[in-house]
Amino acid sequence: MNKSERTRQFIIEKTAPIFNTKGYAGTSISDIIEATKLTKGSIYGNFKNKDEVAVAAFQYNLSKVQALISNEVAKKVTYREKLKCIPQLYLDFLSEKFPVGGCPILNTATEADDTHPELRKLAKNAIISWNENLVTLITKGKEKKEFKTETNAAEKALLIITLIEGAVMLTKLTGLTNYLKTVMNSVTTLIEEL
Amino acid sequence: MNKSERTRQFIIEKTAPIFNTKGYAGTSISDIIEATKLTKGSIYGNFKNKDEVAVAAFQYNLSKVQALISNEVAKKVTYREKLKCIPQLYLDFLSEKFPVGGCPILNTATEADDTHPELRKLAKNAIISWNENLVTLITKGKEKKEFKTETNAAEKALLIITLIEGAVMLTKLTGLTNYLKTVMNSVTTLIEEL
Amino acid sequence: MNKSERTRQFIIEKTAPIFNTKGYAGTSISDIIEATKLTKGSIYGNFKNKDEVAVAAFQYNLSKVQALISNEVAKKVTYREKLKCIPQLYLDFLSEKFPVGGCPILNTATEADDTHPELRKLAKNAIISWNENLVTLITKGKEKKEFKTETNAAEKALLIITLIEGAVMLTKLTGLTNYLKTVMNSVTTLIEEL
Amino acid sequence: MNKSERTRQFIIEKTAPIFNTKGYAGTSISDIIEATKLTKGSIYGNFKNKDEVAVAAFQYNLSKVQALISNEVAKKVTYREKLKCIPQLYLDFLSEKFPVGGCPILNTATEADDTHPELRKLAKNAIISWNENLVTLITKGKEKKEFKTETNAAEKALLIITLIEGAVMLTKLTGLTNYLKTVMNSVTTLIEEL
DNA sequence: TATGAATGAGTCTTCATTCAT
DNA sequence: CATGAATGAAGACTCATTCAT
Repeated sequence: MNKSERTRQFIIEKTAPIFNTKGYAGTSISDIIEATKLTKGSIYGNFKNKDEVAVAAFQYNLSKVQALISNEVAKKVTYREKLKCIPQLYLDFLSEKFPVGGCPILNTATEADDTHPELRKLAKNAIISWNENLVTLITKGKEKKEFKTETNAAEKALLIITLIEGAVMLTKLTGLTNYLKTVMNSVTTLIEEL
Repeated sequence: MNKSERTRQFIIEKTAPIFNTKGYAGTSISDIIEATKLTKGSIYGNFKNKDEVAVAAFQYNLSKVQALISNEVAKKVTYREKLKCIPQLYLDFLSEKFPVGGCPILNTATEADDTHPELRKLAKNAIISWNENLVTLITKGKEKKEFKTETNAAEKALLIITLIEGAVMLTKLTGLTNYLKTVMNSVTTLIEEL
Repeated sequence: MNKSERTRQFIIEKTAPIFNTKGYAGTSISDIIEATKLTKGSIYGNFKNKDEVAVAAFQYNLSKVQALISNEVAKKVTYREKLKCIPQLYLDFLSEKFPVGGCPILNTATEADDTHPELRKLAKNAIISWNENLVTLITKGKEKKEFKTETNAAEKALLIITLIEGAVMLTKLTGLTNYLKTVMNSVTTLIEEL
Repeated sequence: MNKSERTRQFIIEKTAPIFNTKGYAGTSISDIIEATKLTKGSIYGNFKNKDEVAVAAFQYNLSKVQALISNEVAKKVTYREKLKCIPQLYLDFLSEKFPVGGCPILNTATEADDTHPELRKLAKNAIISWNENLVTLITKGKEKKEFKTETNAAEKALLIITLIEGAVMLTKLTGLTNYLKTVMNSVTTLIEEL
């Protein structure tokens, strides 16, 4: 990794928590400068503009969550266990295992509509790809006879994601971690009944 | 309603769709002026600042949804029917029955964190109060022997809200109304099994 | 003239010499602020952007020259005298009778090509209209039998303008006012031979 | 020519058309980098700063025009023919025979006043020296009895230059090549009457 | 009370130049 | 010599709010 790449990476790492907390529009170049202790010119020497920093930061945050989940999933043997570890992880979505600011998909999804189409597209793709992964896990579980044959993979995958993202949102809004626990328990139950 | 109150109300009605679409930070005083065709001084004569307009607009949007739901709920006789009409309503959350911009709770909940604490508090209270209403409906349904005695009212109420808000969010993000239909179906099924 | 119009006019008058001296690109918003002692917001409250100030300033400078010339032309009786006063006026193009910075058409014409198309169009129109005016003067002089019938009005008009603008340019570049005198004398001679 | 000199020359050749088109202020170091495909350090290794590149580019463009003219002039035998080929050349001032961007003297002369004194001085000297050359040609023509003895060499030389540069300017501004033709014809006539 | 001109801190971005490697 | 990352002043423009009229 050469100097440029290191600086780029440094900016991304320092910046990712801010974008994930304050959003794209809410994060200013000044915020970026303060977080990195670099100069304006240095930021613009390494990124074309604020958009590009935001996109890189989002991807950094996203890959952090994805790595966290897929690592945990990979450790488990059965498909039921693989699925069940996901709500378990999200129970801690404010811990340091997660990107600071919580779920980057949720945070990006909910920026004012036309603010940043590219970022929204990335969030959309992340949701769709996450959904596909869950469908695959459920389908394989059915093939392995772990899950019932009548289980509707697409429906259950969507329910899991909806409950997780919905719960994260309500928990962030209300500060009531009890909400999170209750819903993640329901997700776990849902998975046990697949 | 005197002149001042009428102007205030006029501003709120013209402004509410904009705040619900563009968000608090994304809505400028210029937007308000353009929407109302009033002057800057007139806005500031009737509201202390942008915050106050935003709060009033949120409350207007919120009460519109609440009225929509409670009207529909009031029409139904059984508690199961009362509950079931809620996911049915949210199937049309982009129609003109809803405030322009969709669910104001969701939209406000997801503005960047520190932007506007007062608005967030209102959204939080709206969620909590909605939750309480659902708990009451389920509890009354249990008392009326419509629902099973073992039904956990708090859990089910929270699940309903989580699924609805989560689905609305994912649908807005992905543009896939199929997501909304699938999840609202699941909510209906959940209610039928209470 | 209301407050807004007065401020607008004030900005134009303070700004016109600067644009005519430094050019469009060379004049910064800071220059405008310093010249007017107004604030950034005040400038932008009265003009959409720098372009609009530049256009207004150009038109102000242009109309100043046009008024100067047409006043002088109007005083003369014969068409030959009318024409002859023009090179006489340009002999003093750096005096206070002229806009500070000299001929605005020349100054605007020669900004880097793609800097400001609208301004260039105005300068182009000013040249074309000036040319038409001269053609008219010469034609009328022919009709009045002041000028020879074989005089080519279009050609002579263009020569006059070319010599004047060319001489102004060379004089500004070299600082040699002798150039200006020599060429304006030739223009006068040319007019006497019409 | 050693490596350093070759690089310098390479930069000048690639850069000259840009400076002649966009002007000094309008040409950025980025433009230079893009045109040469060299690095920032390489530019600054071979030139002290942007000014130095601009000066070299101007001189390159200037010598190109001068060579073009003096080549053509040298081909002719009589002084009248020598002079007459100059307006003929300028009829094509946008063709590839000329430096890209047209007459470098004009282009440099008309940059905003205080932008670049050194460049302006070079342009001034170029005009003065061109003027002297024309005076010499006319004087020699008089000595050879080609031209009338009463011909005022200084005046006629200045008129020729003024008409040429004035016409080039008006043509660039208006896009009316007819202007150029008309004036160059007049220059030719003027020369025939020397 | 209403007006809308004025404020000035704040936004993102560009640029010529320097200097450690 | 060459590299290109870093610098930071300067660029145009926006915005919520105030206040004289």
